[in-house]
Amino acid sequence: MPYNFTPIEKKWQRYWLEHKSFRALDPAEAGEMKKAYVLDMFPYPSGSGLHVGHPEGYTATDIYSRYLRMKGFNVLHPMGWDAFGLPAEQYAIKTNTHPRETTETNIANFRRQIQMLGLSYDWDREVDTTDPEYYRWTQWIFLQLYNSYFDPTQRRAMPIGHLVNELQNDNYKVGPDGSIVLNQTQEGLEVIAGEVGLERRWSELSVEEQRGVLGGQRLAYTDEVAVNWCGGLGTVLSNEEVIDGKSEVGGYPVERRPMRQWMLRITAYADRLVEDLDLLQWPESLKEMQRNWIGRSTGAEVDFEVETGGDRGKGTEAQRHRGTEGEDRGGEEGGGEMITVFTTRPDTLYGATFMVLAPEHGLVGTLTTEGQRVAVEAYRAAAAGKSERDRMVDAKTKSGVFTGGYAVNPINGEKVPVWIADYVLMGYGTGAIMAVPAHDERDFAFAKQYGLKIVTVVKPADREAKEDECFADEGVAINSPMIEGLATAEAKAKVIETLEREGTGKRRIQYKLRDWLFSRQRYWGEPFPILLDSAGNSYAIGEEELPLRLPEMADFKPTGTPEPPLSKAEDWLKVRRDGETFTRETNTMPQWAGSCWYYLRYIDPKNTERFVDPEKEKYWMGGGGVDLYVGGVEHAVLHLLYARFWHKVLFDLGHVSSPEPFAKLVNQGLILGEMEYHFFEDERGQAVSAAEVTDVDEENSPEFGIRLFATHKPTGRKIFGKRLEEVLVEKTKEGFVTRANPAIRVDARSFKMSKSRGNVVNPDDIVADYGADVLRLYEMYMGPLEATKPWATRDITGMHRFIQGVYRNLVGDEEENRVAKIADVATPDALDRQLHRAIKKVAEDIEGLRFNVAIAELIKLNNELGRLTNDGKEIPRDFARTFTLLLAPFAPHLAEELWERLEGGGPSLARHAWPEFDAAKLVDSMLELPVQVNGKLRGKVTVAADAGEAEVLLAARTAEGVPAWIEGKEVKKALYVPKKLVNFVVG
RNA sequence: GGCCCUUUGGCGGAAUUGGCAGACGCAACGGAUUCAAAAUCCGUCGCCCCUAAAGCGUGUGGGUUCGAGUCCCACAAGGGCCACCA
Repeated sequence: MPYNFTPIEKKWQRYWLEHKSFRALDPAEAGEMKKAYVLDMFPYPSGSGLHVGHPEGYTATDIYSRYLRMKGFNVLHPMGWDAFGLPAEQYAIKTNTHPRETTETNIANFRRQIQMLGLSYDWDREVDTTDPEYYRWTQWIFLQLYNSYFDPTQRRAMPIGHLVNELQNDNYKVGPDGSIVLNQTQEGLEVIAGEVGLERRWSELSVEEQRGVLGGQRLAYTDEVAVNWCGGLGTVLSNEEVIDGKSEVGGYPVERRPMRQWMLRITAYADRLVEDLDLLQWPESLKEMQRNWIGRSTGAEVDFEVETGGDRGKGTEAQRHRGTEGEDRGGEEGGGEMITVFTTRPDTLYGATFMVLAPEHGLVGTLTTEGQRVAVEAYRAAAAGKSERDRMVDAKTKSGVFTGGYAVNPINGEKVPVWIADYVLMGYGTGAIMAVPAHDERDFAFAKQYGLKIVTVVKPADREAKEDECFADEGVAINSPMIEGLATAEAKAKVIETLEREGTGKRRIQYKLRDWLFSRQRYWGEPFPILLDSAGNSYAIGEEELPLRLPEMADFKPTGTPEPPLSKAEDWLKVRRDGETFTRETNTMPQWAGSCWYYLRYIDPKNTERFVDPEKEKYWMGGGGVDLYVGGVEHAVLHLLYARFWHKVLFDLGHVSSPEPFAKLVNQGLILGEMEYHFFEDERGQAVSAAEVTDVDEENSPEFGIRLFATHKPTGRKIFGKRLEEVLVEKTKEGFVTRANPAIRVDARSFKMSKSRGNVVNPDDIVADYGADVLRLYEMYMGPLEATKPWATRDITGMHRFIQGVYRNLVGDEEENRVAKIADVATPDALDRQLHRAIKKVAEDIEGLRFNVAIAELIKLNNELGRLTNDGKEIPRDFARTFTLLLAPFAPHLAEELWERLEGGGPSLARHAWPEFDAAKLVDSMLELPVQVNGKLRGKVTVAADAGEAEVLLAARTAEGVPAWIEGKEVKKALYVPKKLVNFVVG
């Protein structure tokens, strides 16, 4: 091996750190330099260290950053640690060490591993979410949310103080349930929340009530919500952390129970979060995932009047109304109760033959008749005891109970039975539906189960409706007097219009997105900067009191009850203020909190006055936010949605300058484990020799007989800690077989890397064997950045040979006592043209993040160098210099070493200008064009690049191989695509 | 079940965006060097075929076009996300 990479890589890593080679300049120092903010998703520093998936994204952004620096950009490329979180706490509990200790150890290991890869981070900007100087500002941002409300008329966050002023000025009043409603004397304003009726003035409220009202309007508020309580972890989890009724971490069962929790009002931003996706250069698939997650659907709210047995005037008008409609009925006395439903298909209203309420729905008690009470109560009790998982166990089986009550369909005055069933969710829409069995699969299944009436009111546009089918698509309305024959879209519009006119319904937009459950019953998280009085009202602590530090506790284990561990920190817990005793909020924030804004702290990480300096923020977030953000798809919805939400709140409050945080985002693809080969003994019962098989996988015994398992061994190196015999696999007509024994069939597949499968590759091992440059090149050469691709240790050889070859060609081979001959000679013309094309192509490929093709181009150049070396020729110095600069972003250690030798010392090439290509050298004077006959390649013709069409066609007719195909035939058409090809169409 | 994506040699993947399919790397095969090996170098390498010509060839079937890996329609296989969201 001519190139001894380990000491040289270490040398340059030390050099870069000492010289702060990658320091980003603050706007004041940057002058006219253009800025570029290139960001990685910062890692959770787990105990198992870096995974080969990390270097993939990190190398991509590193190449991009290094390239931009050479292009003269002021590049911000930082790294930090998302270090709060459950695994650290779990580990701490298990080993009885403080999570701070394990976190510090893990961070040190991650930092070592990342620095070993030669990544060009500005280490002066490192952030750690568990550092009080960091989470001080996480708490500060929480206070911004806490002290704001969402104003739907302006569609933005406003300081809560503004709302207090409005209320004191009687611009709004407060409804009986604490919601804020428009003061009816003011026209043109909309309701903020809730219903009209029995409003009171702000001044009529007690202080307690005033606090309650404000609490209900804040962007951060508390609520009694049915949460996912996980006894195994001793905490509640967000819906996203529950998978199939079990905790994502640990797989413990999860049950629903009501608890007081902190919520963030992300639903208020649903529309903006959908709309502003259009501003972003993100993968379309990812935008689609966010849209689906937010789940915006348009439809209508429809009021069904309840019939409680006695005839109370069928078809009477709505007694209550909502919104700005029907102001003349505002004072009327309430008579019958209303069941309000949400539907996306108001055009099917004539087909609503029954109604279904969620078991938890508030009107169930009112509706239930004496005869049904026992059955209804039993069903409700059973539903309440069921976990979310049990409810979903079999979505096809529907269960439910008739309440005995009826309601009136407002469009035709028909009386329909009201049922309760757990397929209707309290948390979506109004918790009640109008069931249209003919046009909804679930309602259809339910109607079949309980023998309920089915009325078809939509038929397919291109055929007649069939008996007993459920047709859920759009079509044409039938059996619907008011909208007969209308297409679904028009029918919807007409029904909504009618409902609105009659005050029995209105247009409504509904979202799947729920408010964000923001509290956790854990120790290792940010404490809330909140005090609670004896009545449970919350108060923000002053900004000057931040950070509110986590108390030092010897015992931070879960209490085993929903009460969080912090409730055991007695000295910390109680606070006396103004003669009153307050209790600190003992919940902590979820792990998402720190990662929601870390990209802003990198901009100004040491600032003790503000979370980020406004001037610096404006500079680095200019142009729509972070210029390039690279990370895995696993964060497609949660992290990216939460961060966008916080950013928008900060934007509304004037703390940041761009409406979106990440202008351009790319997902790196998953790296799968090494290809596994599964060997099958065939029907003839031939034995599989021990040389080919190392391990018998008895669990998977397929129809062929014994299934055997082995791993392809590339070159005798150890894989997965085992030494494996070589198995050569060939493709035959029968499929894949082993070469040694063709009777053995082979199935090749690769799987996700996992500890349990034992196929995890540790970057430390690869760096030790081949060096960081080779690992970087290999990961980039595997395939397109976004693609999922299998790891193949065997293939690393190619990059190893490339790096070694470059060194041999430009420095020499000490072992063979051979020194490369670099001389001030002119580069041969053909090679020079190739070089200039490469300068252009490599630059374009880096900008397009097509690193695999850029590397192929570099390999080609090196192959040319190898040819010169092998022929004993001199290497032109200019070529060597340019080549080294092109190589620098990809293999920075080797490039620095080469540069130092070529230049005889001098500064690092990290900020040396990227080479310019000479446009004149990109075009050839002569072109070799393909000549096709009827679209098939038949020959080639060489012409001058500026030759005219007639000249080219004439030459093409006589080009070798062509005449045989056109002689004696009529040339119907002769096509010349300039500088591309010639095509003759013959009859 | 819904939405989205992918499919090119033995393998990873290229293809200037509708214009010479298979760049570059790995593996394999033949040779040189070597006492031998490693390393290195030269050559072959989609299928069919003794070879050549011809033919066939980008998951399958159809279409648009002078020309399709690329665009359109249908289907199949694999993967991802969501999943009783009215």
